[in-house]
Amino acid sequence: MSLPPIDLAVFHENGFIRKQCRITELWFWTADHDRTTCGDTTEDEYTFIGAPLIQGYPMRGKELKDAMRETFLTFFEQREHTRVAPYPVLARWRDDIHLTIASIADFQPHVTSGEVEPPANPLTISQPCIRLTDVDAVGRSGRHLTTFEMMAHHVFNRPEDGKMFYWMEECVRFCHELMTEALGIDPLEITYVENPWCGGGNAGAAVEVIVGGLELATLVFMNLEEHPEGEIELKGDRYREMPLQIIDTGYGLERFCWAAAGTPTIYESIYPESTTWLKDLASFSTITSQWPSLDLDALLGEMSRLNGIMNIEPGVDAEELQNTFLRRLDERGIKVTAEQFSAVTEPLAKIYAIPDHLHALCHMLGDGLVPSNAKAGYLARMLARRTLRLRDELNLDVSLADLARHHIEVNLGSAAMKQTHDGLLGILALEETRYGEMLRKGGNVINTQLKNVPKEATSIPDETLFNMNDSHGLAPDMAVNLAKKAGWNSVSVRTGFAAEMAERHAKLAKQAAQAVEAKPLVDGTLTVPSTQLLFYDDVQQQEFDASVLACLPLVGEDLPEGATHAVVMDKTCFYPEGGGQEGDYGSLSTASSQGRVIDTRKFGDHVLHLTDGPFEKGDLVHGSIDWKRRKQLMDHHTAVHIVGGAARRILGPHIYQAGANKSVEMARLDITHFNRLTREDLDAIEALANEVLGQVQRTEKTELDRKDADKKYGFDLYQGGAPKGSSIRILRIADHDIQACGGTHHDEPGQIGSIRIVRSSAVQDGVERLHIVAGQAALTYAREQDTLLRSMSELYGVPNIELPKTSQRFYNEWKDQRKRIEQLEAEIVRLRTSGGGSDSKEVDGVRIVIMEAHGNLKKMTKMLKELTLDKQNPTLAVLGSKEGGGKLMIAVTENTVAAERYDAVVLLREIAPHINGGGGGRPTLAQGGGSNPDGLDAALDAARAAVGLSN
RNA sequence: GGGCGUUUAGCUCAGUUGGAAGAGUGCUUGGUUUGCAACCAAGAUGUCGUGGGUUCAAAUCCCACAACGUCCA
Repeated sequence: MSLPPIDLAVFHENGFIRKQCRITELWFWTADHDRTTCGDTTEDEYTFIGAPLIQGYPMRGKELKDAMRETFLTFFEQREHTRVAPYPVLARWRDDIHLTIASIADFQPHVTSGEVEPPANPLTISQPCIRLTDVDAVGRSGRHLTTFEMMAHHVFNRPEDGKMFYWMEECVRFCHELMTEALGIDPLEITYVENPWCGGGNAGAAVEVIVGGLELATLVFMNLEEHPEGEIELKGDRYREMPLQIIDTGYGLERFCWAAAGTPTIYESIYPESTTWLKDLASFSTITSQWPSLDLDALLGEMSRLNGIMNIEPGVDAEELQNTFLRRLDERGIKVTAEQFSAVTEPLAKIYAIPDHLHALCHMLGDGLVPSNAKAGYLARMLARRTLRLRDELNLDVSLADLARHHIEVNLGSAAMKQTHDGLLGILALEETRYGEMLRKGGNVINTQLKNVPKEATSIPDETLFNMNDSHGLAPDMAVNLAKKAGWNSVSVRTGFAAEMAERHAKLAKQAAQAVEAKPLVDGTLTVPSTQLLFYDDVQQQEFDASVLACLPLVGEDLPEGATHAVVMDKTCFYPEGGGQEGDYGSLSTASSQGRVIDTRKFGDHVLHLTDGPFEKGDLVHGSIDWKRRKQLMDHHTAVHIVGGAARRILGPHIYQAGANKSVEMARLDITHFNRLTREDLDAIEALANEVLGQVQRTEKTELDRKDADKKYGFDLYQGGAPKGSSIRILRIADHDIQACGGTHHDEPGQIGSIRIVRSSAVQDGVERLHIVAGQAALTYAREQDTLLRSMSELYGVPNIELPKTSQRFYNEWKDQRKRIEQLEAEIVRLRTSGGGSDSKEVDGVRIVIMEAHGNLKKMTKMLKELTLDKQNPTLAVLGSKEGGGKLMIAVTENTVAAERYDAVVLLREIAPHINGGGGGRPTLAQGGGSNPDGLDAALDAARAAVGLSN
């Protein structure tokens, strides 16, 4: 069974009839009875360009967006919806996506799964969203944006509980009223297209609202979930109804603005000041003034109309696309040459893309994101770099920070941001510096990579281009530009290369997507009641009595040494590993037996005590935790929170926890920051953290409903990761740090004693790892450092304070002496071989030196250099050493009679067997070694014999 | 989270099947000319990122770690 037709009274009342589109074959409702297409097809052109369909909005830009948004939200407020403030664009409450891609994303997964109540019901919202999938099309298509606001009205119905607010009929009626009454759109321009929606395991009927050829809104009625035995089939999958029935709508704010403005592209509607400013900076008027007869607005308008119906896929060949455009523009009476077309549209596309990219960038950084080369931070860097490239291609003489400053002034106004303006601009300045550095290095990269490519080549090998893009950040067209500057004058990017590269990246991504699921510790599922957690009531409790509900043999792979069984009890004060805090150790005992608890883990709602032996179901046990260990873990865990708060206060609002680990020896806290931390930074954080220890008497622990927690504290609560349940534990250390955290914490921070930040290291760009010791571990650390220093100072025989100076002196002396030794060794060789001593004989004009030396091959090399460098004195030198199993080196003076007569390699091969060895080299220099140093004399004798010398 | 790249003189970088550590620039000194400069000659500067391994022999091959960079999800 598929979905039934959507047949609503609101359609009939307004004179709409149901028809099937002759192109897409989708069913749609229209008031225009002659209409044969659904409105969103290759034949439905935009009708609003130059002829706005929404009246009464003469303003542009931010003012227009503000007015349109207000109209929408007020409309729904007046119809019993509660206005909800927008969520951040960084989806910190989710672990599956980085960015908020739709208004419904605000409520996934906790609200849409039914676990948590929505903040209001029904509600209306205008949610800033960022989608980077179409980033290539932004500016070029006339309508694509990476950042937009999705206006919405959402309803979460629960018919089984008698909570049914409204469904299709009312929803479509609201929409129709908004369109026709509030915004004055002619009903003849509206089509409602039936097009079922599915994604992420859910599905439902959906209506696309097309106005003037542009999809303005989508109304989704999400009431199905994927299930193998479901009755309803959609696009190959089976679905069944679910208890929660959600209305998910999305109205594109910017598209409404466009329909109200009727500008040639969407960008002039929403970023008019920016496009004007950038056109001016890019001297765009000097381009157009070349052809005074060219009607720019007509051209752009036609292009937009064409863009709307020509589905431009990413990676489509630019030249082919241009030809299609020219042909179709010609059909419409717009005469433009290929040269004019690209001269006008190429810079314009860049000018349009810049404010869009800046908007996304300011939103992301404003939410506290730190640019990086990984994770969400990479998205910000990518946008920053794209913007910089666009700027450079347009030859704009303006910094990225200035672009952003202008954008904030004009398009964001006084909108609240988590990051400070100075912080944001500072980060962008840093990004620009890094981009410049990358470009500067690009020149060298080109020369290295193209070493084997002839200068007259017309293309660069694919592999090289891929490599330069992936490893060095040089996009193909940048690489080609640099290559041209470096002397490869005729290279160009081959047609279709960009598409191939995208395909290749997609393939790699697919391979990487295969996630590895951890194996469970025990087989099957536990049906016994969930474990009562005593440690939340009293973190100081060390002992308890409980009864064993189950005892299972351990089967997983990642098990601690000696653990054999998992014991489940009705209650426990053992803390299971979680939130970066390691599990508790300790013991369990009954009247007759005792077992060690080697680790504690979480398994659903149960706590597994990993023991070194079995217990019987029904046993009454006495549990006792290793308190010293627990106390240390608590010291570290609470310290991590305090240090995190201190770092935020010292470094700025962008500091966010990116991960943490607390063991007995030390704790690690990963924080997001745009620079490497100096020791001064660490000292300041450490000082503040210790100050907090003294100032805050008690920590405050509360348990709040998720909905209330979000409202009260915002999303910075979820530093430790997105929580699963509806009830949230909150640890509050005065106003210093407030976080959702399930770990065990001190009631009095003072119990920690002291906190030391040992050092910082880089986890990845944009994430710094702080190594922290607290409490007893801090003392242990101090003692270890002290011991280390003492042993050093005893070794040198100087006080601690002198150590750096002394080791510097030793290092310098070592270097000096090494150099001196080399000089002396050379001197020895000179002395031994000069003046025709017994080590040196002459045979037919060639000096023959055969002697035993000392030292390794490197030292003998120096000697040989002395001996054979002088062309005036042709020499054959054979040196042998007994070091390391015996070494032999032979050299002859190059380009002399000696080299003609003797081959070092041949001679070496002849004599090397005496020391059981081998070797090789060049005819003028050979070296080898063996394993029989005692044969050295025999080897040297053999050499003498070979050249005709004998004793 | 995954992939890739880089690390050699103060700086920018070469370094071929493993076999004598290099260039350009900068630095020092001398010469020529002296308005900066330019030119000529000589010279100094190296833990070849760190730690292991293979080998007679490692900047070079293998492994681990670190730092830096980059692409993608």
